[in-house]
Amino acid sequence: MLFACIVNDSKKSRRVIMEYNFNEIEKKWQAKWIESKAYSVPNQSPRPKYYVLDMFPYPSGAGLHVGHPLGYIASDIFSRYKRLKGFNVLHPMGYDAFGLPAEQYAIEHGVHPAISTEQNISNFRKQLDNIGFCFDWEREVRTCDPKYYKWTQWIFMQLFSSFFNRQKQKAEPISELIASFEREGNAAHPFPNEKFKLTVNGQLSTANSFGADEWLSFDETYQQAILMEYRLAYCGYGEVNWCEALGTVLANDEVVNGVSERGGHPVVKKKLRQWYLRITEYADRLLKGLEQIEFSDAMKEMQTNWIGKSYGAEIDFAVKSEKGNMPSMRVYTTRPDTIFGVDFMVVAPELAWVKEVTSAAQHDEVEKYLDYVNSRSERERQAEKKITGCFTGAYAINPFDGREIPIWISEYVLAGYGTGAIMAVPCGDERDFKFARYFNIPITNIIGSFYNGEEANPTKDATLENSGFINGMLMRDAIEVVIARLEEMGIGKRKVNYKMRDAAFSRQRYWGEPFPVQWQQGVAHTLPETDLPLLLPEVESYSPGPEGEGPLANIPEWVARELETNTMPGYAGSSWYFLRYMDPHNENEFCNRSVSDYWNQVDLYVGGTEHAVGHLLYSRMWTKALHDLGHIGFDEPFKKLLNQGMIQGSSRFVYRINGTNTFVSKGLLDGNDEYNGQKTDKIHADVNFVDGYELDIESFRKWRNGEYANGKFILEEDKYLCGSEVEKMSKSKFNTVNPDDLVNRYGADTFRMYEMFLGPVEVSKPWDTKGIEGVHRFLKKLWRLFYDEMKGWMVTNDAPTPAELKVLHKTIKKIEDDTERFSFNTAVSAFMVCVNELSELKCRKAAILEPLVIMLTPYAPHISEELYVSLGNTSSVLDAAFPTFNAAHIAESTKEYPVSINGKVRTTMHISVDAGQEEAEQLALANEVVQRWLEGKPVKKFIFVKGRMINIVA
RNA sequence: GCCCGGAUGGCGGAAUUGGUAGACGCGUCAGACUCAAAAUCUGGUAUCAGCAAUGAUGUGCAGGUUCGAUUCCUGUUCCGGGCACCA
Repeated sequence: MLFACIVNDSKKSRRVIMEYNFNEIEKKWQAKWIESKAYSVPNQSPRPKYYVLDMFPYPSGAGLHVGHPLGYIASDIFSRYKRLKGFNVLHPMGYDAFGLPAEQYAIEHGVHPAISTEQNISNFRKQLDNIGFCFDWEREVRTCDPKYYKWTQWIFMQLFSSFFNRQKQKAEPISELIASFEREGNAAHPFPNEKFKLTVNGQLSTANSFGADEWLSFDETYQQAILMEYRLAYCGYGEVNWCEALGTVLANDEVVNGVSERGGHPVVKKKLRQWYLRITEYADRLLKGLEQIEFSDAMKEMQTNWIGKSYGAEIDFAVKSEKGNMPSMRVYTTRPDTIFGVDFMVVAPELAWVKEVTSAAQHDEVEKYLDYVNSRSERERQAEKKITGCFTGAYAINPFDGREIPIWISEYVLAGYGTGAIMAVPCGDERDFKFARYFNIPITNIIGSFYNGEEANPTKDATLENSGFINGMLMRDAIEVVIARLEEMGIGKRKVNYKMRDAAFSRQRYWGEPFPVQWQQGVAHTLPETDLPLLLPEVESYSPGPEGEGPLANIPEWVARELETNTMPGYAGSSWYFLRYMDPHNENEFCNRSVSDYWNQVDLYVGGTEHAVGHLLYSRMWTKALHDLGHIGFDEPFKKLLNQGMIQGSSRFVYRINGTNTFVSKGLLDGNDEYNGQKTDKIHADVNFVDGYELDIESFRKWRNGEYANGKFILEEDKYLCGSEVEKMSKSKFNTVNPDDLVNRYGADTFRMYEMFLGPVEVSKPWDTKGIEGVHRFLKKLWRLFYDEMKGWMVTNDAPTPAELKVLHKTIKKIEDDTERFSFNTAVSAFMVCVNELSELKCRKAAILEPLVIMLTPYAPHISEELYVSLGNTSSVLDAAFPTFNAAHIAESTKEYPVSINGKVRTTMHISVDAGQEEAEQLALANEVVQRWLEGKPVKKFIFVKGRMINIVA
């Protein structure tokens, strides 16, 4: 084999090529890749499939900073690696393009969201292309594209037209439910919401079951209202998180600490007509599914906590009120074993029956308390957790010992969870304990010495005392006994509860998918499929419509057609996009079944942890529903999830003396950032003109239209040194580093490898540009290994020596292992070691270099292509096979000896020795130590490394 | 408050199953090349003592298990993340 000489005649370009001209190389190969459609992926292949997916970005106006590509680079490396391993790899990219920022921008600047989104996307694309990703761009999806959201609307219609069959634990067409109602009423399928009561003759009844005859007697409108109670996507009135500033409702996961996740605006509870997804029906399957998928433990725990499954019982207590006969009150508890320790009851203030049981004497106080609760915002409730409450004057009766238990109301009990009422056991529950202490309610001790009178003890291991028929029993055993007795008495039953609520699915905004829903006399009907997509209409203004409705309510034609004026939330499009990538141009189906059967689950999903309880739960639910309805063949979307850490910004500060234009170097300030007793302002300086900590004063003067042009600088050692802090990377903090600049300066390959070299992908860390030189030097060194400045390309066809083979095969093994376990930083190190060793050996043999170049391809694809061609290959390195390592070259011979320690034989010792030249030495050493053991001579210390003994100390 | 995760040189980090702690890179020091600088190359670089060979100490802190612990166990401090009245 010979190497192709691409050295040009002109001296200039000869120099350029000699010096690893990454700019030229990268442009050249990127153009070739496009021309040859190198990354186009077929939907059929004799090769096994592998699906690598990135969480697609929201195309914001700010563009990419160095934090964004971290996950993309990791997934790109893994995709290329899998390709080289012989897989047909699907690695697509697209845009999550519906959302609030584009709409806010439209409100402020009057630019149509479609236009600003389009601009942002083309900017993103340019930035992504610079880095040399192997995305199959023919499969690009955009959630705001009508060709895409046609199918988001279609899936919505599937959810609308199905219900969750609890007996079979799966979604089924609503027609099955109707057939069942016509046959036997709702006996087999009770209302998902247990609190739902039928309305008979215009009166709310106490019944929540109906027979076939009744069903048939209901008019169409009422039948539809009942069906709505079952649909997987349904419309109803409910308390929602309303954000006035954003003019829309938010899902629970979009509210953080009582304010909106986006923008931090206040959020209040409001009763509104809303669309929901009945995700609660999937709670159990979402929980069970976690067992078969590879998410990090932290991620699984977050989802588990969010679902919040708990096992317990509902117990009915008779109520004694001065008003006479009262229906019993129902509480939910996970600890029925503590029933003899109940000293008071607490009811959520919102419950209507509170007023009914309140005694005359307590009436005013209760009213006062209810007013107080109403005046407290969600945020206040969360911020200051005061102990508050009020006695109602009524009592509940303990069914086992007849004790009268005072009924209180307090805001610490939530109306929305369980029955909205609890039995309080102060000796066992911290909140109940504090409440009892605060209001001087006597505390019954049922756990003997486990309770110290100072704090509650939630143990299950105590032996019960003062507990009637369960006296002397272990608490954890008593749980079942009590439930059995309650069921026997017909006043209680086993009950599982979930913290998770149904997901709010509508937004009063413009820039989202319109619902394919038309209202007729208050009944929602989906549009015929042939009318899809229901296009988002043009509007004149993006401001909200009347009565908390969205901008679509301002369009007369829209309203006249009685079309739904809400739009879908951001997570609608992202809940299924991984399916569309498989079959992105299909105009007849959301995704052809045989295609989705081929690609199946996403094998590796890469993205941040911030979507733990939002996107990742929703897309899991959609997948399960689509699977139940027979549209796809798997019910978990993502087999393995890799969470990349955040890259933080390392901000730089300059210090200006108050009221002056004088800047003082950081080292001259005291601990309070004061200079000779004068206070200073701490001002962000753009990190791009700070070298380490040293400010480039000239650039700083020119910054911000010369705002600081006349600044004076008090220097230390002729330098102005900045202060620093790690903060979130953001434009406003002037700590963003643009990948484009780095790619221009060092090349995409250096940039890619450096991002990986920073540390484990999963870990968050501040960005530091300094180290990039080291990786760049490595690539230059690699280049020089092939290219001698004086003699040109220097690759021979000589046979490699054992030492060279050992370097190669050691590296293959290491890179393969590291890549498989996503340890990209150590893999990059291994490349560096390999090239150092080969340089030392002056190894320029094609037999060694060629596999090295192929191995390098996932990490640095451009230089790999260039070198591969220079090695005389006509095909692309992208089509090569990842080298396999030859164990023989790095194998060791092993001998087995019995080893005794302290006089007794403890184990057999595998003593391995290098196949290399030190063999005799190693063996001698091994023999010596074993001999000593056998002779009983003391050896102070012997040292093994991976089963190989390397030293003894006599 | 509860639940996870982490703590290793001046810095980022490595040590995959309990086996020479500090790979690799940055920074830094010295040297080579150069009139000089840059670039490049070579060597040193955990700490303390010593000219050196070498010795002692060393993975947040205190203990434990083990022939041997960054790794396992118990306690503790600090940092990061998640959840937060879910009965």
